[in-house]
Amino acid sequence: MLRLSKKADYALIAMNHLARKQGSAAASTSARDIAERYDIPIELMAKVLQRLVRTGLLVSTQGTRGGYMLSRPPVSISVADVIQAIDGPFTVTACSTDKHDCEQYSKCNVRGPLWQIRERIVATLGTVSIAEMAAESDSAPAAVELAVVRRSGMTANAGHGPRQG
Amino acid sequence: MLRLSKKADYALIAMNHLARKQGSAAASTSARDIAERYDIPIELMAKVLQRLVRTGLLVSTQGTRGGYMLSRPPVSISVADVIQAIDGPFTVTACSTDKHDCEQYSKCNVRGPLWQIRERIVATLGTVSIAEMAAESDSAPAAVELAVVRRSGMTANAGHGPRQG
DNA sequence: AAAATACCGACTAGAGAGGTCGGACTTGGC
DNA sequence: GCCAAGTCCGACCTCTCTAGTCGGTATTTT
Repeated sequence: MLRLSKKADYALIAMNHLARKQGSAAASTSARDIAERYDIPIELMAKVLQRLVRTGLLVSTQGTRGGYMLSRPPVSISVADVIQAIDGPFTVTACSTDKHDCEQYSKCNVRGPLWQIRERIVATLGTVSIAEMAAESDSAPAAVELAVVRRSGMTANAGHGPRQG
Repeated sequence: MLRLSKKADYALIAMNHLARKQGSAAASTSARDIAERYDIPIELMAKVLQRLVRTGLLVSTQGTRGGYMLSRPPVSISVADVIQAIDGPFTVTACSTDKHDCEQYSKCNVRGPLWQIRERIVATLGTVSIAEMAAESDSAPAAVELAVVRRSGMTANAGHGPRQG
């Protein structure tokens, strides 16, 4: 269903939060602060933040009054960066990452087209920066939903609920 | 990791296969034929095809020498149609489908922006038809991969392997 | 030294995906 | 009319992966 993991969600929330704090006096925020503000388990939030440090998106300060802050200006960090830091590289199909992950490699007839689609999705996520996210969520949090709902028409009748899961 | 399920993969493979058969003398193909050609478990392939029938993308003929064929011309069936028929509606985040799936609904600061991203992805998948897929996979199966590999650079250094899983 | 924080790995529970089985219904041939 | 082949359908099992937890260590401030 093309869903991203909850850890990636948390990562985006944290990055968004830190992006807004950026530039203020106390730019460094502790894992506990963020976790409590958004009702996220502290340990899990910490784990996510640590991974973001390891991938270079955040820098951390240890010890009392330590915390996390962005390593780069938010305009230079894309949504794709954050998601891939947590969930690993995008793999639309099983054979997206490596060459021979699936048995059907030689017989598969959709590999090429799906690669193109994957690239378009990556490009989409790559063009949205954390700064844009922070700005959008700050200014117009509710208007966005209403704007996109009326675009949800599909080509065929797949919209009334395949009823699975 | 934003991956689509294997059933959706199989569905695309089958649709692609049927799209090429379209117009030939024996347009109807049995589940076993497709399954054996692509090394997919027969029962699973049948299950996927049946679901495609239920959602109206395929029509089936019962009995001996029965099988499946497209219900519409392949140009009018999008990749999004096929995926949603199998995996249900796209849900980039937990709160993509309904309003209050997640606890953090009121506090979430990334909901609006993620909705926009979701819509872009859906639009991307909606613009690619099965006919295009069939044409691409037929003409240039290998050239596509090489073209996209050199675009895989990230903004930060997240490319050397977050090493998770 | 004590408190607060980041850091790290291992572990568990639950959900969901992938895959399998058995049976009912339909069609074609004898 | 009967049997074989094939589709159709729902229930079931199994295994992976995700979300979340726990314990311990290192580092800095007070």
